[in-house]
Amino acid sequence: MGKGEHTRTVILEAALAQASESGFESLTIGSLAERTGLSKSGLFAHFGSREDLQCAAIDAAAQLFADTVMKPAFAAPRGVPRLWAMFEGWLGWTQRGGLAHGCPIHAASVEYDDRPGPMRDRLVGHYRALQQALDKAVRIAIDAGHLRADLDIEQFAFDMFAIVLGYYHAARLMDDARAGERARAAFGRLLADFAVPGALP
Amino acid sequence: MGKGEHTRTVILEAALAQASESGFESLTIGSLAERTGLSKSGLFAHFGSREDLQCAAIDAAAQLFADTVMKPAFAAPRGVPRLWAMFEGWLGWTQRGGLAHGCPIHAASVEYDDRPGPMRDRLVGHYRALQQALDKAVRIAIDAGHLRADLDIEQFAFDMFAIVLGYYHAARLMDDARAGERARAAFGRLLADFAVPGALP
DNA sequence: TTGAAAAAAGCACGACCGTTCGTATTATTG
DNA sequence: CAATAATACGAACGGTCGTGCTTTTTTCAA
Repeated sequence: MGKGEHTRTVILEAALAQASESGFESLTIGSLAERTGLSKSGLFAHFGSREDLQCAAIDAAAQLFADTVMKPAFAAPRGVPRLWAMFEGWLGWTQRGGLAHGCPIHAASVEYDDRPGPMRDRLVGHYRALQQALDKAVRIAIDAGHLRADLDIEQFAFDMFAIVLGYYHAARLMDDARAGERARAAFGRLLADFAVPGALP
Repeated sequence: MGKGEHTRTVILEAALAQASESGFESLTIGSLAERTGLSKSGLFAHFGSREDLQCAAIDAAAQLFADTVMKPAFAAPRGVPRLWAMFEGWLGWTQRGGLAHGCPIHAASVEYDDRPGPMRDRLVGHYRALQQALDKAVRIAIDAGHLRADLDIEQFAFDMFAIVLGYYHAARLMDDARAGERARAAFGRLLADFAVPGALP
């Protein structure tokens, strides 16, 4: 890895840490330069513009999520255990991924949900990819006989995703120590409602 | 209403419109001055600081939510119908409240979930008030015999809130036309799981 | 070791930020 | 109408923003 490439990685790591704290709109050239010890112009030279930096940062966040949550989950046994692995990995994945604060992708999804542009487009793309991976895991759980064949996969994904969002809200803004417990109960109810009776212990 | 009070209301209306679009961190003195036709200094004089303006705006948002969603819902028949009224009123309440875009309170809850200060404190307070109103409505539904007496009220509130968050995500970022349908299905499943059999048609 | 290429720094720019101050305009009251 | 208070304005302040340019330093290969 050349020096420039290494520096770029360092910058993106700092950008992820900051986005985890305060979102992507807080990613300014000046603050990032200070964080990394670079000069403004030196840092700026690695990206054509601030927007390019933000885009690179959100791509890095999506990659980190995939590596931290999805990849390990697909190593779990197929079916419902894998869905649980995904869910558990999802809750508080930022800690495991080395980010001290919130989920930067979630922050971005609120910041850009009404602001057309490359950031929004990228974000939607990453979510669609996540959706597909989730769909796949659910389909496998159906094929494995764990979940009912008449399950509406999109509805299941909606419900599961909603629980994670509820967890973020409760755990972070409301400082609810029982957020994880609540989220697991909700996901358990979701699975129970669509489980094939007797298929799992 | 004196002139100053009227102007202050106009400013806060503009602030809410802007926060609905781009969050509370986008509330700058300059942009708001342009939006209202006031000068920067003229606008600034109505609030001691930008932070005070933001706080006043989020209080106004909470008030608008209460007037638009909670108050009408408490006019609905007690029990599950009232819970449905709350839920329906909640989805897309910003339109009914005169805000063209997203829920400003939701935007704020992501912007300030990791930033201590008066904004976060106020936000948490408003959510606690909402939580209490919701708890009350659920308790009434239990007393009315619509929902099971062993229902965990906090868990119910978590689940219901999560569904709304899932709706926001699907409807706004993902432009999912079926978001409302999905949310209603999820809430219907929540109610069905805790309904007293035969208590409702 | 030297020389080309890459990387980082230095500096300057116009724009906008929140805020302050003094002044002018407008409302309200006696 | 006059006096006074409320309201709004214009200009300016020190800072930070993103972004160009030029120069210096570092890296890496011949």
